[in-house]
Amino acid sequence: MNNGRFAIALHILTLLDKAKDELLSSEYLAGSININPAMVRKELSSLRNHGFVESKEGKNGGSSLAKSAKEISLGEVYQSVRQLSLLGHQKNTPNPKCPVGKDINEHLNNLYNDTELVLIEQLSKQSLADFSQKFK
Amino acid sequence: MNNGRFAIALHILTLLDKAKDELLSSEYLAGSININPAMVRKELSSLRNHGFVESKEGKNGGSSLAKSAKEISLGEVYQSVRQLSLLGHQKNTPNPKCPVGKDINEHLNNLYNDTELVLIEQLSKQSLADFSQKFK
DNA sequence: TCATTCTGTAATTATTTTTATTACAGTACA
DNA sequence: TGTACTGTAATAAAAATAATTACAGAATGA
Repeated sequence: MNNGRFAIALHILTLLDKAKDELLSSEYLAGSININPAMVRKELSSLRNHGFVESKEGKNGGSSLAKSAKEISLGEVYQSVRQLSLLGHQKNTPNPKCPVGKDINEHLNNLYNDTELVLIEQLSKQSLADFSQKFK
Repeated sequence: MNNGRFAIALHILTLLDKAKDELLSSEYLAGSININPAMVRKELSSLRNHGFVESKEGKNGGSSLAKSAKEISLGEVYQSVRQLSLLGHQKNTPNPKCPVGKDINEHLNNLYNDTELVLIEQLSKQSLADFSQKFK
């Protein structure tokens, strides 16, 4: 996983699942995660775009799951937060005159893609419901 | 993969494999990768500690593989560069008063560990020899 | 209707992590 | 003993992440 966003996203989703259909405010979510409400809203925006969450604006507003926790796999959550590819990625510009340097990015990309597929497959074995259920 | 070090490590190892038993200098390696020789030496130091590489100091010195490329799996290379765990990791300090916040780090760690095991398994299907052989 | 309590988003700043650079002592060779 | 390397540490620069601030807009209900 690239980044801390996965943890935040999963934390949010778990809280929403636990809250059933009650709407939770970004302030409340931020309090459990211990980060800034604006960060929560940013992540919620992404989760909304991916169809996991829906939010209601205005007074008494907040967010809730847009579908059953059983229908959200951790692989999908991973994919919603992933940027670039798994391994950090090609900011390298190897020497094109070197037979290895010339082609290494292509081969690395293939390797990363194959590996990431397996990772997603593994994460997808678990649904949000499975994860959430671990919390009493 | 956490970071760009994997790409650098694999690039170095591939070059060393291609060079057979010839010693390659950090300057030469840096030229193919297009990074600073000091960075190469730092990575070589780690690769040496993991038993993949051996280096000779002094004039006409340089590095070579310490064992056959067939005996080095990409999973091992990954493990040599990995720091912390796969997913970025627990700098979060969630609210201990929240039932979710209280336990989420533990559950995330379990998830990350399981996932990383599968990732390493996948990478280990390929040896350095397999990877190196892709380059003409 | 309008004060209140939310969200949505952008802009900015701060912090952390990563990468690059510089420097130089130590080693081996010829 | 000069030259060409490695090893390593210290420092600086750059990039990526995360935090903060700010404020317009939406929904509620007194």
